[in-house]
Parts: sequence; structure tokens; C-alpha cells
Amino acid sequence: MELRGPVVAVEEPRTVNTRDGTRDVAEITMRPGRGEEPPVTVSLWGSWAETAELLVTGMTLLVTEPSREEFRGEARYATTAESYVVVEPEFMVDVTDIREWVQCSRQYYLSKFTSASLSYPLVKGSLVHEVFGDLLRGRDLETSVEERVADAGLKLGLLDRDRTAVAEDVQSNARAIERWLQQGTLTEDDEWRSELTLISETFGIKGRADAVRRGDPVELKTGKNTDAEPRFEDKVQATCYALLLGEHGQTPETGTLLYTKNAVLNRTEETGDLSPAKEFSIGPGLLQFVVRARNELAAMEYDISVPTGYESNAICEYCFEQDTCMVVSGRLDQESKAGSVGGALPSAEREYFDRMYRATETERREIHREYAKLWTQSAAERAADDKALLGLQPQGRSQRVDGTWELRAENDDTAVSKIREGDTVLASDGHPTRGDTELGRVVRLETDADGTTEIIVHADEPIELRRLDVYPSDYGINGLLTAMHDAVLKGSQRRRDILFGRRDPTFGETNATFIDNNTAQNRAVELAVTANDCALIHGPPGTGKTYTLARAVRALCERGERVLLSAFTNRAVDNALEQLREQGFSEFVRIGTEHGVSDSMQDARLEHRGEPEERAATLRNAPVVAGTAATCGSSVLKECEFDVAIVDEAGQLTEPGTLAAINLADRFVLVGDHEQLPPVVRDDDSELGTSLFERLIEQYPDAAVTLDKQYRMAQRIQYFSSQTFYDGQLRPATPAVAGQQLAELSAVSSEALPSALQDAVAFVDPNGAMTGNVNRQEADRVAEIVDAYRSAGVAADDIGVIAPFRAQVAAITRRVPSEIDVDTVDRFQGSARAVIVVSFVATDTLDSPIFEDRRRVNVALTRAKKALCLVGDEDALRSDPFYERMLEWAES
DNA sequence: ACTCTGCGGAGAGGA
Repeated sequence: MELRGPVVAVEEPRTVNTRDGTRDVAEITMRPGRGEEPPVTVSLWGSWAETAELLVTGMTLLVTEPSREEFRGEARYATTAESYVVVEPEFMVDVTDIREWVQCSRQYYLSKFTSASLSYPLVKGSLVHEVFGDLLRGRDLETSVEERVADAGLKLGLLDRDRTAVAEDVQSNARAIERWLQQGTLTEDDEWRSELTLISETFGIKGRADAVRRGDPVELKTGKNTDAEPRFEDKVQATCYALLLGEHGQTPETGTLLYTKNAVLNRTEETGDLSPAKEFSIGPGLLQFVVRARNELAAMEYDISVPTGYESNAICEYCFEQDTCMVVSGRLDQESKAGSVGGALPSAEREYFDRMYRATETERREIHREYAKLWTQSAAERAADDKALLGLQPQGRSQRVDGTWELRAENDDTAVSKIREGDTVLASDGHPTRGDTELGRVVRLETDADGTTEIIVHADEPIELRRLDVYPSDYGINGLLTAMHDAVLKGSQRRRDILFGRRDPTFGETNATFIDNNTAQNRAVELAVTANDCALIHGPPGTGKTYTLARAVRALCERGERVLLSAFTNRAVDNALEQLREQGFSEFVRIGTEHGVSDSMQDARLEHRGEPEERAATLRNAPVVAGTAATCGSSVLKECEFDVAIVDEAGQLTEPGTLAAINLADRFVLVGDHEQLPPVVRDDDSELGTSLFERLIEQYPDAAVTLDKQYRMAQRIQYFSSQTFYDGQLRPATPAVAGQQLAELSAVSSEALPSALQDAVAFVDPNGAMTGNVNRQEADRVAEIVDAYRSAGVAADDIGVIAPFRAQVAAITRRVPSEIDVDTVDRFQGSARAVIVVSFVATDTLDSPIFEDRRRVNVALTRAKKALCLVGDEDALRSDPFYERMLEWAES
């Protein structure tokens, strides 16, 4: 039994006399059943009365195991000895966040801005943990250490660490674990489990336990601890895992902390308790403490406020973060228990920090809301939302060389989902939070001709693979906060003057000509090369943006500049590198995951594994380093410096997303088109919806150039886009581009086309009906149209089909030959086909938010080179003036 | 109401 719902009213706690002496109590009113039922009164007794002080109207509250009694016909509830009270249970708090919060609330806050820091103790800590996991999975110690250290080659190199010395260090720590594992404490029936992912619906806590032994949590710590008792924060951490294990039917009473460094220390020099394994008992008091700490954190985050340090019992004098804490509070004018140093930044900076912090944290809330749907939605609802693959048939599992597991399954269902190869997912034996669950990575997801989907997932533990769920990670959020923090607190004065509109960008001079036959492109390279601060290159569809960008990279390198080449997507990064290769330049290093980088660029990819010194040198010496903007915030790239950062697809990046890249360089060049798709942001009203590119191009038109000649579309096709989005300035580069025709393709005879498709821009109304986000009749018609183009001799890979909704994409995919690319507008951005068919789906009206952003239409219409066929409901399209104009153009 | 790319993720330690 539990009560869950919004708080309606809160009373001040008071002290009352009871049979058991004086106790605190606070009465609150809430609406259970997620707010659907009438309000009830709940008395929060004892230490839960403290929690009442955190509550404000509107917060969600959860009370477990309450007592109930009728009082004058009304139900009254009260907490019992078994109760927990949880504030905002859908706000997912990481176990390590609770640990940090208990240590110091301010440290919890500051650590959001230093997410990716490279330090030897951290790398070593991770290595020892990995070896620990390997040992539990039965791997030999020597092999494990050797392999894991080799894998960390790049990071160790950047830290100037020698491989042999590190291996010895890790090995001596790992020996302590090995000895402990063999120490008779273990019997044959010892049940071990390593790396357990735990997600709590009740407590709003998630985390990964290092190991679980006979149902009890075991936490590994690479540091030392000479006290008899384990460190309090360490106990808090292990207690969190115990709490979460409790929800999975276990009742841990003991936690174990394993301090590996204790075993390495010299007994004669160190005093105190040097035993590595320290046990402690986990009672209800500690469990409740952990939940109350989480509640404080969740309440503070509810209105996105900034902690001062007074929330916890931190002693600032002993704190190793004291300096950072004081500088941040001084610069941002924040209240801090540690005090502050230095003067405040200009108000523009502080307001910006505030705004972006709130917007980014709001994004985090949206992700958490998505996260909560793992259990608030039924399996069927998840599947209907394309967020889960259910009813998979396990096809066995096998241990890989590194001890982790390959899980195989099949699916006969033709269900579509957002899950794609390479994604991180929750793999479970039936339910993502209630069952046996592990984070995994989809390495294969392929449907064969008879509709069977083969699924392979890699995970640390051997899950029986019956279900996959999209994993809504807020991983990237701290990266954005870090980028914003670095730009404001660490960025140069000059850079900040540009970002905050206090100084116009300046340019040097050059006599060189970079591109002969295109003035705007040449001007773009000129700006990039001579910029003292920044340059902005606006590239409408087909205008040779990538070519120009690559030319600029080369020109900069010829001048001895070191270049960071970045973009929003992996595909754009690889495209730019391809273009560089085509221009005869290949002195670049590609940073990225094996899965993200295209096959053709794998040879340029920087492998992390290897000899430290050599790996680090490869990165440090490369004239051009390329990677996505998200990677630019990684610990590895933060160790690098550049003269210029060039960022492609900048119109699709949020401001903090862009800052991650440009923080690494002296100057920056943003390339993009703000008339195409904007950043994807979960909260529609978010400030993050406007890119830095768009803001700066409006602010500094003199630092910008628009590429105005397009090499892609026939005149007839480009006209509407040019008029509507580019003030008519977009023009075909040559008469040949303007007048291109379908018949120019070999094997195509345009006479063979039905008369409706004769024009370069055609419109067809299939008289269909939209159900859900699918229009079957329209999908049929699209298939017929595709067939007509094919019959006229157009090759399959010259045809692309675009629809706004994924469901319609799936419907069309089933109806056309598999060689034909069918995809959403969003995923088609950046590519082009000779023939494009656009399915609008909507009938009668256009009242879906997807039709509101006209930029999406711009993208869809400008993918076609020689023929464009619009398929949709005339009434629906005529219901909106913008789409009506589009129709008039199509039918003219 | 919809679109969805990146990040191995979470946690590695210091005192």
C-alpha cells in the first residue's frame, strides 16, 4: 500500500506528547492516485516531519506503508515504522549524487560543472574496479590488469603515465581484492554478482552496485581508510544499494567496503586499522537517513535552486574543493558557506549562466519524466510509443573474451521502435525496473526478409533477453553545464565580449584567392582564415558548404594553425573528413566511438588502446582533430588546445552544445543554416531551442557570409525554398544545374512517366485518411509513385521518400523495395536524391506540432535534384496559408 | 499530439 500524488497543503511540524514520549509530527494534505482522487490528510511522524519542511504545494509525494483510519467519515493516514516518505519520486537521483550531497551540498552542485576531468586517481580507480569485475567473472588477474591498462592507453598517455608503473600500481591494489576473495570468507555457495544496475520506482534512486555477495552490497574503494569504521559517505553509498536491493526482494543487513589501498600501505608507517574489508550493519535508521538526504536534494532541485553548503554538515576548512567553491561563488555572486573570493562577473555573464543553467536543468527534468515512464507506462503503452521491444525470444548467451556477455534474441513482431544499432538500452528479462536488468549496447538489430528480427546486445551480466527499453540518459546534461561553466568562468575576456555582445568580431586581411569560381565561397574561406574572433558561414541547401569548410580547414593548416573540426552529428564529421581527403588532405585524427564513426573513417579513428606515450602523441601532434560536438566535452579532448574550432551543422546545436567545441580553441567558425532544422530540445519553450549560430548571425551580420549558389536543385524545385526562406537570394550555380532534368539520368525516359509526374514538381492527393500517425492509402499511393519512377527507368538509389512521422516511414518502408531510402525529414537532412517523394500524412487539418516548424518543410523540399513529388491531402494543406502557398507553387 | 543525435554509463578519488 502506498500513497502517491501531489501535495495540496502543508502544515508546520509540531512536537506532541505520546505514549512513547515527545515526538514531532507534521500534517500534510495530498491527492493520491497521481492526483485523481480526493485529498487526504497524512501525518508524517518522527524524522519524516523534517521532510514536511521541504514540501511545497504541487510537489509529488510518496508515502509507503501508511496506516489508515476513518475519522468522521474521512480517511486519515499516518506514517508507520515501516514507512518511507519520498519527495518527487520521479526525479531520478544517482547514488553517487546522494553520496556527494551528504558530503557537501555545494560539492554536489559544483561537480555538475566538472563532469569530465582527467586525473590519475580517477583513471586508476576505474581500472581497479574493472579488474575487480573481471576477477568476479573468473578472469585471471595478470591478464585482466594487462588488458585493462592497455585499453586505457590514451588517457594514461595524456597523464604522462608509464604503462608498467600503472600496471604495478593497479596490480598491487587488485591483489588485495584477490586475497580477500580467497580468504576463506568465501565458500562454494557464495553467491556473487558484479555490476548490478538498480533502478528504484519508489525511492527515485538509480545506481550501479560494484558487487552483491549473498544479497549484501559490496563497494570497492581504491583509496585508503585507516579508521575502524568505514567512511560515512561510503556507508551512505552502500546503504543506497541496500535500499534498492530491498525493493528487489532482498533484505541486506550488512554492507562491505573494500579499501584496496589499505593492503598496499606499509604497516610500520601507517597507524590505524589497515584491514581492507570493513563491514557495517545496515539498520532502518541509516536507510531512512539516506532517503531523507535524497529528499533534500530532490526538493532543492524542484525549483532549480543553487545550494549554499549549509544544507549539509560540511566542514569547509578540510575541503579540497574549497578554493573552487569560493571562486565560483565569488564570480557568480552566489551565497556559499565557504565564503567567496574575487569580484563578480558582469551581469550579462551571470544572467546567461542562470538562464542556461535553468534551461539545461529543465531538460534534465524532461529526461527524468521520460525515465519514470519505464514503470508508469504499461508494457503495451511503451511498445505503442516505440520505446520498447517486447516479447523477445531468448536465443542464448555467451561469455566474450573480456568476460562480458553477448545476449541474443529474436523478435517476430514487426514492431518499429526508436531503438537502433549502437544504442545503449535497458536489457531485461521482462521488466526494466522490476526484473533482472542490465545496461547493454545493441550491436545488432536486423530484420530479415521473412520478418524475423535478430537482436544482439552486449552487457556485463548474463540477462535472459526478453525485453529492450530505450534508456533515457541524462548523461549529456552535465557536459552541457560544464561547457557553459567553462565558457563563462574560464573563457577569455575577448571571447566573452563577443558572446555577450560587447564587441564586434574583427578580421585581418588576405590577398589570397582560395576558390576561383564562387565569390561567396571564397569570401567564406577568407573570413575563416582572417577571423580574429569568429566567423559565420551560412550554407543553404546544396551550396557547397562541406566543400567550403574543407577548403577553410586546409587554408588554416597551410598557415600553421591547429584546427578542431566538429559537427553535431557523426555523419557530418565524416562527410567533412571525406571532403578533406578528396581535396588531398589527410593529416587528421578522428575521435569517436567505433559505432559512431563510419566504416570509411575507421582508419583515421584514434584508438584508445595502446602504448600511452604513442597514443597521446598521435592526438597531440595531429594538425586536425575531428569529432562531434558532444565529444569535445570529453575528458580526452579537454586536454587539447586549438587555434581554430570549425563547427558544422551549428544550427542544430544548442548554445551549450556549441560552447563545448569552441571552448577548446582561440577562435571559432560556425557553419550551418538556421533555416533548416533547429536543435532538438524536449521542452518546446526552452531557450536551448535557438542555436548560438542563429543568435550570432543576427547579432553580427558583418561576420557572416551566405553561400548563395546552389549546385543541387533544378530551378523549378529550388524556387519555393529560395523565395520563402532565403529572400530569393538562393540561385542555381549554373544553367546546367537550373535546367537539369530527370531524362538526363541514363535509362530514364520521361515519356514513360504518368502525366501527373511529368513536371519537376508534382502534387498528388491520394484521398486517404490519417489514423494515428499513419495514412495507409497515402502510403499505397507513395508506393505506386515510386513504382512509376522505377518503371520509367530511375534507379532505386536515386529515389528517396520522406515522411514527417516514423510510423508512416515504417508503413511506406513495407510497401517499397528495400533499396529505396525511406526516412523522416530529420534524418534526411544533409543528403539529397535525384527524385524525392514527400508524404505529408495529415488529412483535413494540420494540427500536429510537427507541421508548425516550417524549417522542416524547407529541409524536405530541398532534398530533390531533378524531381519532387508532394503527396498529401489538399484540404489539409490548404488549411494553412504557408502550405497553401507551397501547393500553389507545386501546381503552377 | 512530433521530430531525436550524442555520449560506453556510472562512478572512478582526494581528505
